[in-house]
This record gives sequence, structure tokens and C-alpha cells, in this order.
Amino acid sequence: MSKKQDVALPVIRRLPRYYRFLSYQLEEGRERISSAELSRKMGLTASQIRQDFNCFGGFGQQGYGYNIALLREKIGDILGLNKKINTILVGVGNMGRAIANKMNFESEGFNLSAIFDSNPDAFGKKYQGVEVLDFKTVEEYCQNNDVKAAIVCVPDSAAREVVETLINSGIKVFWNFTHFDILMEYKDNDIVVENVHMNDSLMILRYLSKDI
Amino acid sequence: MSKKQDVALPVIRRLPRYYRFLSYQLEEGRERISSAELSRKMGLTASQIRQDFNCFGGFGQQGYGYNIALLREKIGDILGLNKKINTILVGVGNMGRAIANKMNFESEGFNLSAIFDSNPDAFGKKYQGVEVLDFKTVEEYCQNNDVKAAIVCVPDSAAREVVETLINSGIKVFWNFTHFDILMEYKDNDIVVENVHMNDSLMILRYLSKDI
DNA sequence: CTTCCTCCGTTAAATAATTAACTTATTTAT
DNA sequence: ATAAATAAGTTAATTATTTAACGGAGGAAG
Repeated sequence: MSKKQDVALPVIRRLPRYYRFLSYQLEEGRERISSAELSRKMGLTASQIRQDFNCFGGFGQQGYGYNIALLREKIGDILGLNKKINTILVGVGNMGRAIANKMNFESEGFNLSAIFDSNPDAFGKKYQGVEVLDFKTVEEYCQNNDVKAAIVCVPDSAAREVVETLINSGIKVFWNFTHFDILMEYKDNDIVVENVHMNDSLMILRYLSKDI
Repeated sequence: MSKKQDVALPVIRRLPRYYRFLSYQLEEGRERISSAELSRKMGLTASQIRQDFNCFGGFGQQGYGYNIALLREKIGDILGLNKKINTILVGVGNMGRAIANKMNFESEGFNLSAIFDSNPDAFGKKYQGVEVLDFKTVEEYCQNNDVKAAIVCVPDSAAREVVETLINSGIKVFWNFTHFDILMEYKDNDIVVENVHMNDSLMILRYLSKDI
């Protein structure tokens, strides 16, 4: 089953926000909503909303609007939230611990299978019930447990070596918190990368606040 | 001193990466670089690079290329990294601690002035030498210390109330780690917001990894 | 049952962003 | 010195994205 047509990335990047917003509406007991109301409440144009949903076939009905529960479910399906992929987290420094504790992987299509670190003091500790193992064993672990994705929370200085090991372990999906440019280095390896570059985000905020 | 002309946001969002890349080149002892070489190494087109830099007046020289140190400095100036604004961090849960420990605020134009939490167990602790204070005192503190920016790392459930207090305290610049839509709620208040929505990022990664 | 109103899906227009092409200044090599 | 090569700045073309306009299907009301 392949995608109807490649949907533009800007559309995809809006889907999580739709999903979240619809979840809230559902919690408030709402049943239906129109693109016009959605647009007012989310600060978008109604046109964009209809265009976005139509990329996937259109889930509304003329004269009625969208059924919130249905629309939310469809977006979840598009994102793939209902099908889990096995994932490891590498690096339990400050950020790694924050991620391990804070994120709800299950509800977002990931199954946190194990955590790795190279510091023996961390071995055996558990976060969200998942144990910290020795990074030396990561390759074997990944191959035995059908691990597809890795969350990379190691210091920049270790990133190159860690990512190389992960690539060799068959990891194809990277949630990258380092500044190491995984995609650039392994562009021929059929991988996908989503970067979380806090420093970049903060610099952009600094720019935006220049006139304040 | 106002901006020559409003520069497109996509251009701004590329600046931090340029800045970082140029820093690395400098560390490696390089002195000059051409848009063509930059484009190869960063995976962009040379055209885009030249267009981007030209939004700010152009810092290169025909036949020579760009002086790395100069270009880096100019980008830093554009971003405003050399002028610090007083900033507080609110919420020292897992994420707040990770941010407090990991980020180098000084080098990015921010001066971390104080940390706030509502849990008395946290009061008096220090992160990067900055003390945790009682959130009840935040309004007074901000007014006495010319605080302009806030990093919001509280749970979603507390976000609405916390942000309202911060707005009342005169905060104009928000680095927002919650799902509360600050910009939507206070769009008439002349504020700037940069969101770090980890959940959205993870969902996007889930979508991208569907065919893996 | 008929009319009016709502509101999606769709097509068209406008705007924005990226890439390519061109022109000229500067450097390097002969 | 002069010619050839380099490479930025700039203008033009292309492509992508967003917004607007349209037309008809379906719901609501009398």
C-alpha cells in the first residue's frame, strides 16, 4: 500500500497539531467541527485546512463539517501512530533522562525497547520500566530484537561514533538530539532523520526578539 | 535601527545551521570558503546560500568567496547573539533540568537570571549557578530585574495559568515547551514565541518511517 | 417537500520560495 | 601585464505553497 501521491512536507508537519487540537475538542465532548471554526480556533485559513485534509482523500461532509473522532483517527492512521516500531534510546544524560521520563512513546507509534549508555554507573537503572544496558552490546541487541529506530541523546563529541555503530546495527530511523548531521553523512543508506536542535531553536528566538 | 527589509522566515531558520557549520570550519583552521563548497558540504544549492546571505547585504567577494570568520560574525550579529536579554526558566521537572544544565545561554544571546518552580523541595537548588526561587515571587522579580524572556517547562496542565502570570509580569519572549498555544491566546500582546514541541517532532518521524 | 443555508471538495489565482542564468569583480597563472 | 578561471551578486525562471473562488451535496427549517 503506497501513498496516493507524495504529500508535501509542510502539510505533514501540520498534522500533529491538528491531531492534538482534535483530541482536546473530543475531551470537551464536541462531536463535529467545520473548517471555518477550526480555522478561527487554530489561526489558519479554512482553505488550508480543507486542502490539507484533502491530500488524504477528504474526511468531511458538505453541509455538516468534520466528525471530530473520525478525523482524529484518520490523522492518527496517516501518521502511523497505531503501529509501533521498536526503538532504543542512546545516552541517559540530562536530556536522555528527560526524554525517557517525559515522552509517551506508545501513543506516538514507538515502543521503547531498551536504553543504552556507556557509563557503567547507569547500567541497570530503569526509566519508565525500561532498563539501561551497556552500549557495547547494542549491535547484538538490535539484531535480536528487530529494533528499527534510535533516539540519539549523546554528547556531540560522541555522536559520530555512536551513529556509525547504530547504522551498522541496522537502525534506519533516527530522532537526533545532537548536532551531528546524520542525513548528510549517511544519505545513501535509506534512512530517515528528524532533528531536534534546541540551540537552533533558541537562536531563532533570539532573532525574533531583537525588536522587543 | 530597523531591518533593511523583512527577511523571510525560512532564511532565518537556516542561519543557525550556517553559524554552526562555519564555527566548525573555523575550528579546523579554514579561512575562506565558496558558496559552491558550502553547498556541497551542507547539502544545499549554491544559489540558495548566496541568496540567503544577500538578504543581509552580502559578505563575500567575487573571485574569492567568503571569509569564514567574518561571515560567522555577521550571522551572529544578525541573530543578535552578542546582546544578552535577561531570561528566567520556569519549571524544573525533567525537561527544565535538562535545559538548565545543557544549554549554553550566554553564547546564544540570553542571560539566565533565575529559575522558578512551585514545588518547595526545589527552592534553593542551583543549576549552572542559578538559584531556584518560588514562582509566587516571579512577578516582582521580573519587574525588578528587567526580565524579558521566559523558558516555559511546566506541565501542560499548569501552562495556562503560568503563562498568564508571565504575561502579567511583562514577559514578551517565550521559549515554549508546553502544548499551550501562547501565540493564539495572546496574539494582541506584541509577544514572540518559539515552540519546541517534541511530541509533534516524534509524530513526524513516525510518519517519515512508515515505509521503513 | 421545498427552500434556504451550510460547508466540503475542487479548481483557479496569487504569493512565496527555490533554483538557474547571467554579469561583473577579483584572483591566479602564465 | 594579460588571459583564464573563479565565484559573488543579481535578475529571471521555475517550482512550491497558500489563499481565494466556485459549485454542488447535504442538512436544517418551515
